[in-house]
Amino acid sequence: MATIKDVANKANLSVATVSRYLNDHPYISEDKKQRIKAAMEELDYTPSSIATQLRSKKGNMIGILVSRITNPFFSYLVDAIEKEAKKNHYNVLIMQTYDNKKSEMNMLELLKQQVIAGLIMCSVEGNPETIASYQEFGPIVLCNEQTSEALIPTVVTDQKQAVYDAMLYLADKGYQKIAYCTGGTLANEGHGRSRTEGFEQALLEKQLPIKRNWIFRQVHTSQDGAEVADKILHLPRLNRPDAVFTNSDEVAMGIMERMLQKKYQVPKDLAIMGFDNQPTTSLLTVPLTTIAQPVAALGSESTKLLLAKIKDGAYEVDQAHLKLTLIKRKSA
Amino acid sequence: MATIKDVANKANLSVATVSRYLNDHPYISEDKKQRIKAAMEELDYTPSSIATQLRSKKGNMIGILVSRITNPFFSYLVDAIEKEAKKNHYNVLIMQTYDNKKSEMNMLELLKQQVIAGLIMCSVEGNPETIASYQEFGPIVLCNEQTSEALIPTVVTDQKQAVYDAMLYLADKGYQKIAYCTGGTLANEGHGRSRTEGFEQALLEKQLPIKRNWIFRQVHTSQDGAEVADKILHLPRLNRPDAVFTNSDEVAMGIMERMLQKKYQVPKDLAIMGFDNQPTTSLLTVPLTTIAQPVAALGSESTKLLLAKIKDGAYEVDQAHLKLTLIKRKSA
DNA sequence: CTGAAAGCGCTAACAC
DNA sequence: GTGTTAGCGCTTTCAG
Repeated sequence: MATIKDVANKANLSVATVSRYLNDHPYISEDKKQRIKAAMEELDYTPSSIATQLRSKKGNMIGILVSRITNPFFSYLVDAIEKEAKKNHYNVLIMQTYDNKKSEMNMLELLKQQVIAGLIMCSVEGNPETIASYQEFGPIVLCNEQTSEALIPTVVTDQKQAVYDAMLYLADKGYQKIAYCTGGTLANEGHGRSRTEGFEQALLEKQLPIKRNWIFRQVHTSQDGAEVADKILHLPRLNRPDAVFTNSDEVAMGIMERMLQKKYQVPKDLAIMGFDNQPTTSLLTVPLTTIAQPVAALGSESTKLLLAKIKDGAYEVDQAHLKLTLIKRKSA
Repeated sequence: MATIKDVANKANLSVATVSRYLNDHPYISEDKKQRIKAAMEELDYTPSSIATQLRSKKGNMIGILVSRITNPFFSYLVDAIEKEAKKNHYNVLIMQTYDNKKSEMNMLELLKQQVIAGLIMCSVEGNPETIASYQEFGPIVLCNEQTSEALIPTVVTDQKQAVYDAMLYLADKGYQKIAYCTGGTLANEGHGRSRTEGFEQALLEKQLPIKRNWIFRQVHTSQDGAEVADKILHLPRLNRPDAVFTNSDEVAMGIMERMLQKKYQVPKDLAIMGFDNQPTTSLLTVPLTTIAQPVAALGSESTKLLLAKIKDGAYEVDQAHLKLTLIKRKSA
């Protein structure tokens, strides 16, 4: 591998001049520029970004933390972040936490070591104070996540409002007995909580019942969804919900699949609403009514915010593009 | 940020000793080990992997090149690679090519710069010779891709055999008029070509017709699939295929959706076979018969091979785990 | 405009 | 066992 020194020798100049050329320094005479350029090409020279990083403390890599990349929500997020990063000549280092604090700490250490110049956390496991303390080593942005206090810059959507609107949509369609699925325990924090607030507020305002056995907690997979369907079908006919809001398309698909399999009709016997607008939801026999998250905008805004902070600049997040949208299809 | 020098000072030792401690060098007296450890903790010291990399030429990051991470096949691949890498204390740098040669070259440059210690290419755009030439700077492994000549180590499955077996399965079920969808042009290279070979060989052996208007080229999306369905339905009834093999689940779903929508039955009116076994294919009204690729094994074997090469070791790829599987469901 | 020289934080001979 | 020292490839004063 050719080094800057080789280039300098070949061009009969000092390394300093070559370095200046590399960094677009003003005031280099045109002929020397040409000599340097020629030498570089002849030697097939590529500057070592490792050396540059050690010396100048300026890297061009950012970290992305997700819980699992195979979840389409995250892969679309990563897609958006990678695109925006690339546009600004940054590379991305990805780490999956699998809900494990240890990986998160590893990533934070990479920030401390200056391997990454900044970090976008699309998933947070650890203690907010601890995480916030790492900001000393480089900027951190929370993407679609929130800590109780404003310790870390955040890019989020208004999930409460979205669910509130979705409930009003169901109510306006005449549904009166609305069941609710959550991934959490109902009482917990995070977007689970904001969604629940939207649900509760809407039902209260519309004076619709919130019944204990229409609430399903800790449901995550399509398998869980199938079980929810079973539970609903085991309820006495008059006591059954006529619609169900789910916290994810996977769960919604699980419920729908089981209903259809048992020869019930959707939405006639049970309206189903998903969350996420995953790629295949429009391809189902009964296309799924769901809530689309502005994934691309979440990714690009987070990245823009982070890059601004890396350059000590400011960036005003564009909330207008961060709206959730109700996707009305056939299932509800 | 504390440096190795600070630690050495605090522990009243030389940087060399501290460095030895860091690298698990033998022969350091126990008491000094303790002193170093204490000093490190007190200073909250973390070694700079940038400096280590510059000096020792040994990094712990590998690159992954994919065309688009939002394609589930790739996100599952990345998942497997990331897991295996993490197990060996390697981090992953991801880049999407979006079928663009430029990004591929950028990644190759990162290898040249020693930013990454090795590269797994799950997608190749450029000229094989050019790519192969970069092996001078670090190992490269092709994952689920192949170049005409054996220029680069490769981890692949036998797609020809899989499609051959799938066609036999269809034939045994009594299907005689089999249509075929490919993403390419039929004549092109890559796995498209191997699959086509399997298709052709099976039909020849079974003496089944291969008809020009039952072959569909350049189909990629579910939208393309819907169009294929339309084309099939426009054929005179007697001239219609009774089964269709597709190159991807997306296409298969598009075909199925359109058939169902037009009140045709699957598989009665048209049997449909997908490729990839994507997450939601089992949740469709007519669950999709498809071919599952051993994604996790492809990812982990590629990674093991790459890491072995990084350490100048050898690794025998475990072909037994690289089998494609026919997933028999309802659609064919 | 250009060059000499001092490091960035760490490793690896080489001495003792 | 441990310390001294010379760099890895680059940027950046400080002098010309």
